[in-house]
Amino acid sequence: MLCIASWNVNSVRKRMHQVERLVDDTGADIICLQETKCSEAAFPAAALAELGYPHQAYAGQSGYNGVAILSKLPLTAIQRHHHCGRDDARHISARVAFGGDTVTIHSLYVPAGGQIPDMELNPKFAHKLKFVDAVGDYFAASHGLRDLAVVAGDFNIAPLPADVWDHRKMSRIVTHTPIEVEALERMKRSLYFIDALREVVAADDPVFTWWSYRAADWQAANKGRRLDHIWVTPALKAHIAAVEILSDVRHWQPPSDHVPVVLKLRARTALETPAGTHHHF
DNA sequence: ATGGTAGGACACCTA
Repeated sequence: MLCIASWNVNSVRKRMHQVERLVDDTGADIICLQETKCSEAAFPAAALAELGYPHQAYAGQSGYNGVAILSKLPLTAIQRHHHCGRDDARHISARVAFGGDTVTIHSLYVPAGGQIPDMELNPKFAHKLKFVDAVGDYFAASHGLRDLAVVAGDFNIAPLPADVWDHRKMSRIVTHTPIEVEALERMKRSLYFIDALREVVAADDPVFTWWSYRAADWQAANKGRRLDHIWVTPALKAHIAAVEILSDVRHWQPPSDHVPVVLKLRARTALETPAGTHHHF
């Protein structure tokens, strides 16, 4: 079994105790982080290695953004990706061994997009939509349709009506507007990705991964959104063993406003060969 | 229609 957790920590340095608790609770083989909010020099690499993750890929900038992949298993082909001509630390990938093959893990942090859902009035919103299209183009160009790949992260878009607390109200709010949902759908079609959580939770069952800091009582109000996702390529669909949103983590003090999503992939057996590979005896 | 909170770096931006 390969266990992959993804979490927008909102500052990795502020959240080290909670990362340790996540490790204790899940024993994840791989942890994808977003919004680490520190430069590479300030990244707590030694402390995370001490927690059992000596293999690390991370990109950061002081104060904003920042993504990482922490692994118990060796990482190869570490790549930092830039989109839309910016050097924001929003996308990093690495490969890890998986049942005689390798799976590419992507940790992705999509721009939030500001407050106003209008491309003309709000450059942040325009950038968000361009970024999502650029990531889709990148996936289509860099992977084959039979590749094993996992894309985990804060996509900052809640695509389904049941991914927000009120579909009608939220349709005019950035993260759930039709134009963002369409952009995310295009990104998803780039490699015919599978939304892992919705493989195990019905499409009309409300589930959230984010609750605003600004609510007096986030749990009582429960005005959440599902902004964090783990997608897998079709070749991995049959290997999904479990997918879980760790909602309790929102109580861990001091909390991130996001909670982790965890995917367990059943190991490929020796009998399985990559689809399309023909053996001649 | 507005303001509510958090994190980081440096007076104000990001989410």
